[in-house]
Amino acid sequence: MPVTRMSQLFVRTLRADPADAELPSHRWLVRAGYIRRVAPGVYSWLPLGLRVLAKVEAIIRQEMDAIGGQEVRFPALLPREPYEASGRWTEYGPNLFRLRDRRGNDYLLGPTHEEMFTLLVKDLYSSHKDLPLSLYQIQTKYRDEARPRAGILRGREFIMKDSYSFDLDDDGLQASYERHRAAYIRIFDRLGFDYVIVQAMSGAMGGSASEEFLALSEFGEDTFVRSPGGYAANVEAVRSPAAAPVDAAAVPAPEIIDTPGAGTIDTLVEAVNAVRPRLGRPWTAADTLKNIVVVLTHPDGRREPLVIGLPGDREVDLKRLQAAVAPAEAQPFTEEDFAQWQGLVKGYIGPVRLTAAGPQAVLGERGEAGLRYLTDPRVSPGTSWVSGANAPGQHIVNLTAGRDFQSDGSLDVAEVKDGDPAPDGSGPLELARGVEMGHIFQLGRKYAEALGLKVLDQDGKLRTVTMGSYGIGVSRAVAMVAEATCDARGLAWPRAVAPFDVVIVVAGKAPEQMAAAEQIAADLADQGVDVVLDDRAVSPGVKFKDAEVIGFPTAVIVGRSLADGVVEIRDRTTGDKQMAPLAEAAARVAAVVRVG
RNA sequence: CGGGGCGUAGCGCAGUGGCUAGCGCGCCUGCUUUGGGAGCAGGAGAUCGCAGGUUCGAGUCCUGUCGCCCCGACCA
Repeated sequence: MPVTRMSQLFVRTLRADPADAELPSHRWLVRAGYIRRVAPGVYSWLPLGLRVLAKVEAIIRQEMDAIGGQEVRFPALLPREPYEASGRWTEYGPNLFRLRDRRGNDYLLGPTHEEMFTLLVKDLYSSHKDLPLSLYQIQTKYRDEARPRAGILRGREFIMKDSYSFDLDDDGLQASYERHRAAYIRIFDRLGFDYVIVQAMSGAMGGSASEEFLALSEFGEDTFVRSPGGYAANVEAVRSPAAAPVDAAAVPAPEIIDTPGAGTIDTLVEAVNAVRPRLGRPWTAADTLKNIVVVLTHPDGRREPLVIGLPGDREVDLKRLQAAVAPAEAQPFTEEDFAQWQGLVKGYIGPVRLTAAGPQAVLGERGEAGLRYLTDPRVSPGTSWVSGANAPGQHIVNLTAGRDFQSDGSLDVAEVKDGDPAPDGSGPLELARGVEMGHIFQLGRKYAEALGLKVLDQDGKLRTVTMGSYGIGVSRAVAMVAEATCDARGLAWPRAVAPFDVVIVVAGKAPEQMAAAEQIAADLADQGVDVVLDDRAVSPGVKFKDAEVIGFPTAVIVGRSLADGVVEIRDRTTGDKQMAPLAEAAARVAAVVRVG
């Protein structure tokens, strides 16, 4: 292994923070000469950065190979047809980079490759004897994010490891999924992440079971919850428990009360406590049934108003709503929309209107407005509410779900609050943030069906293959390792992914210092250690600063102590310093590198 | 898409009230210096984002336009 000379290395460290960098990891990766921005969310990898990337990739490859994965590589430039067949040409919307060739044919830059893997296996395999199969690639992906940010943490071009499992039946898929899950645990452990595995929504990917590996970070874009008993889920995937039903017979008949000017939950609570005080305890926002209208835009362009009923002390969580209705998109109901739907009395919307004959449905597919009406799981049969009367200035009390009104189904999109009970009874939930490092899905047969991937089973019958899909953000992992380990002086790589193991700093200009440094570097290189020799003719301060900014795990300083026959060995992360006789220096460093 | 900010040398910035475009870092040359981002001297490097307009004169004022960053929305 050759010794890399700092005087030859293509790197320039910057003294000032780049103006456009916000996150520490982004600042240091740019300042230390690992990456350069080319366009928003598009970065070049310099020699130092590429070395880290290669080490992360190597760890991933080892673990994927260890579970029987076989590496392939697809092009990033892909034809439209497979994505048309799976529906994602449309579903991905503006996030897809689209382009045309000279003949006017549509192409795209691959955002993920389920279709291509499915078609490849379909091309070559046709028997159950060929399964199970796991294929993976480490490849550049493209997504035209509305807002890339934080350097390589969230780019429009990024590197991802994606793998896909192919099995004949559900048990096989489950086994493949578990193997990947175990491999991911080993990968993220080796990368040194503090992470949490959470239940997730499968979202636009389709499929059922899925889990995310979130690296804990205050800058995280994903909010998740966890309980003392071990429950952990992305907020989008949290299922709210149903409220305990009460005996409907014990609840008095619904009754209209006058609540002029009480068009909001706060004013309503005040009004109902004034008009109809309750025995025992006062009415609170949690006793009210708030009805929110949104407009769904379906992939085919169809617009559909939807009314969501939820307890008045909770807001609709837009992320949860978006995840629940995907691939449709949800927007707030506007004044123009209200003008169009005369049946909805803003501020007084409720599921029914009370008539002499009893409650008469307004919302719901059987109601007079004809709008779909979905309710929060807490609005379960037998629960009783204060809700709008669909008339200005009037509300209804004792309105009981199942007895006085019906919904068209359940929609669990209310905000999750700190301290809410975990759905599995494992205690109160705590909210925290993380960055999605990996995501594993049991896709099932969505893509195999759409693209016709079938094999003959033992009985000679065609069976649709079932698939799993597993991703790791490789370039994002580089950013997150940097983020988790950097300090006020610069990057501080864990040994597993550092661009070099050791830097040898020649602190003085005495020829014997350079000679000794050359010797140590050569000894280390012979033992397979990645070593940089800082042979530059600059002042020692510059070399010390650069070594810290770049983040070499170990530095050997050959300076004036050489006169006493010793050199200094420093650990970047712990700050430990020790002196070593020149003759033992290489052996000591090599031992540290191997242990680390 | 909504809100805020910014485009002047490779990087970070200044440019007051309109007249000859500046500073620091980095880079080049020479001499000195060498254990914590050295000193002195000399140098290279800028169509002031772009296009119009006002004016005797525009980096600076006006109009338009393009781009970038941050927050939110959005997003496996």
